Amino acid sequence: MSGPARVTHASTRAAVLDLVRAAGMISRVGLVNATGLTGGTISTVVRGLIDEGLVAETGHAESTGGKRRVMLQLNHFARYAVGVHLDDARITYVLTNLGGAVVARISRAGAGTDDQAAVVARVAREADALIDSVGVERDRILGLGLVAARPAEHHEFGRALERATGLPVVLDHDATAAAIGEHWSGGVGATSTFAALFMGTGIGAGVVLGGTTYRGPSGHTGEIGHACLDIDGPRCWCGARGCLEVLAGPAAVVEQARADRALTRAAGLVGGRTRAATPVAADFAAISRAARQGNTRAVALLERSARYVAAAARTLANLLDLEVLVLTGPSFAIAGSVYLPVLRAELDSAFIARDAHPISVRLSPSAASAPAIGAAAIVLQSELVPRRQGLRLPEDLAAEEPPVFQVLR
Amino acid sequence: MSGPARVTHASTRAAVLDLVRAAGMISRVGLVNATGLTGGTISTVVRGLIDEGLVAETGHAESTGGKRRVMLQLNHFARYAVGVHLDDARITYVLTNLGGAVVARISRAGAGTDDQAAVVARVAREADALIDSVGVERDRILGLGLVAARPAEHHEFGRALERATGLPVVLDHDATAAAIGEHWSGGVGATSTFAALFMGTGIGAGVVLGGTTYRGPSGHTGEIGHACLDIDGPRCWCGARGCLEVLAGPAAVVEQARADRALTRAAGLVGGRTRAATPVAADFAAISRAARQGNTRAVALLERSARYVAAAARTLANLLDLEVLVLTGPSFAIAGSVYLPVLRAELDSAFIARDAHPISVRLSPSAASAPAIGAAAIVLQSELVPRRQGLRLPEDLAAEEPPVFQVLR
DNA sequence: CTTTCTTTGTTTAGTAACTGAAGAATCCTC
DNA sequence: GAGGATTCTTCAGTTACTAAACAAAGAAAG
Repeated sequence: MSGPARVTHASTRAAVLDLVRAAGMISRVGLVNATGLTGGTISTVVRGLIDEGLVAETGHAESTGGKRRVMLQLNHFARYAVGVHLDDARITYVLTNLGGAVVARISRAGAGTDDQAAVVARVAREADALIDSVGVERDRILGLGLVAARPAEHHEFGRALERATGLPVVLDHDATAAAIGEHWSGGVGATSTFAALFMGTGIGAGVVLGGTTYRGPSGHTGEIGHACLDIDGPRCWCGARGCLEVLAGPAAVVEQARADRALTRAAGLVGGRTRAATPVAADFAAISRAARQGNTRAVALLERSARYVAAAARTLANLLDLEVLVLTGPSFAIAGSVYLPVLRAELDSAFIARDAHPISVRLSPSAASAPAIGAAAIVLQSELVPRRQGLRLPEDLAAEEPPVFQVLR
Repeated sequence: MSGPARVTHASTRAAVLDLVRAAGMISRVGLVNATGLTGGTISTVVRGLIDEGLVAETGHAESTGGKRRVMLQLNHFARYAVGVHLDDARITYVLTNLGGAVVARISRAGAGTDDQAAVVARVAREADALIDSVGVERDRILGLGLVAARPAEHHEFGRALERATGLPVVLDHDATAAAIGEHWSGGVGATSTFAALFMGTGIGAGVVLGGTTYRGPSGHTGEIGHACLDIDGPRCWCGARGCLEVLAGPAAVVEQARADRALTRAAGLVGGRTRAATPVAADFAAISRAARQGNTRAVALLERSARYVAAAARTLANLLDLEVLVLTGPSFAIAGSVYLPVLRAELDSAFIARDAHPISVRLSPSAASAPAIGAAAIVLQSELVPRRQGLRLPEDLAAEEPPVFQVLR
């Protein structure tokens, strides 16, 4: 029963494919070393992947004294995935290849209509347009990932979209998607523990622990927007006091800015006066612009927000022993340069595990479209890595069991 | 390649054994339902466990219309484990059976000597005394678990103890151990997501996600003592401001109490005047005693602390989507009745996922010895559940790979 | 009491996914 | 071009499962 070590990954094929993706280029021997499997196994698995067209032999390494290693690479254009990010303000679409690289991207203003059928039709139409724009055959598209702040509310939407597009649809949280996107596109290591701090209109965090995304029992993981930073602070809609979101979220920053006459005029804030669909996002962008142009009041406002975000980030890092923290999402895409140094300073000076390992804080290179890219990455994962079917939850085993019993004679 | 669903647990044998333990009593059919394995597999696995003496048939269930189910139970007294908790103030020893139930327990004042060899000899002697007190055969003891606040510092100590006792020794963090102890002794479900909030002299948290303990890349998980609750608060030794520990930890409570003349006299605080080995623990106990006896100043002090702890607990619960929060450790053993209602109120009113699932907050029934019990539970786990050997970390695969290559012709 | 049905548990043959070891292919060095 | 080094493939054997037939034990109906 104690046979040789088995790979505990979902499946060997998926593990190998994932290693090829993560490494960029690797030989069979490299895979043997990385997986602990034998050469024979790698040989057959790789042949299967090559037969499917997912992997290709792309060259030779230099000899290390014997036969040269044949290098393998992901066949990036063998499959594609669509990622859609439904935000209050915007709908972002990306088409990525197997490697998670963006092949096409469009972004449209958020849905004005509340009519779900109309929105489904629109999203399906725009996704089709995206696919057609690069002329990819339909059967090479693995599916469509749809992410939003509250994915649970979009279950029916997803089903309708599945029918409308003919593609399998997977739903997820936007912050989680952003984290997966960062993970997939290779900025962080394959087995690393990190969080993607996501700032859109609200603040959330996607969490990846040891290479595995953690979603929690009800998918409500990473609600860092409701981390407490002042037990006597202002009340939040969640019922508590002093939540990060209320103290320092984009909405709070915009509110504070609007209270400042001079800043309102200088930055040209629109909210409150016009009836724009998303005053907060627009005004936050305006404040960031003003800050970049040297408006000291705007800078002070953002730096105050950054101090709170940094404190919450430190709390998160200390709780989860993080190795990497990536700032991503629309608001960091705009104002990340203000936030980044403040967070770095906080974590460099006060991360509890800093003697054991450093924590790297960085800005996502594609913060604005990270959730959409992540949505596509989730499709790649869910289609290529067969979902791991663990033990069924024994919820209440006692209930399944007849309770009366007698002792055996 | 896409064969039927495999159990992703470390091993099937361990999964089945764990289910038998968690369920208390279960039939083979119950195991089939819980694991998703077929009857045939369960049949052979269970036979193996019975042959090893780990599991026994203990009776029959009532018929559900056919043959009655034969009920299985863990053979609790087949194996034992020793758990040792090294605290600043005390050393606690427990001997538990397979089910994690405490068979014997002793507690001694903390080590006065700094001479490591002497402490090793003493711990080995006291552990031996514990084992002898119940007359368990040596070969039925799986090992010794040693837990402390900073386990990394005890590596050599552990090795020496291994030689001195002849038992395999495993080291771990005390808060993590407390969480595993709660998990193993069955208070929380087998696949639940929970944290054990541990308060000794400091404050920490052990984290179990979906039934798996999470330790983090460097074992520094759950440092909730350094959660920020006031960005302009007092400075902490960790480099930050407004850490929970500084604002509301036992040391902070004691310090505040000592500043209060009346309370110092009423509670009979010893610290500062005598040269007791652990003034904080003793004085915290004295304050708790005063609070129980109705001293309003003591109550106010503890309730103020509880408000901070509650805010940090809410942050933790929101970040990890917790289902259960257990209060444990020496300080909660003494003052848990003051803290519990405050934490309950906070999480009932302001836990973000409360509409999706409730969060249960409770006091550990054995808060004082929870770390030691957990230490023993870690031994049970590590010996019975073969450590899962996952993919080797590809650290830097590129380094293993010769970098030069040519495109295949 | 006998027959029939239901449910539980065991046995057996077959299969997927590995390992280990032998062998083939390729490259370097002398 | 012989010999060693290294990479990759092939193949028989092992393990941990499944599926399906079977056996055993009780319930319900006559």
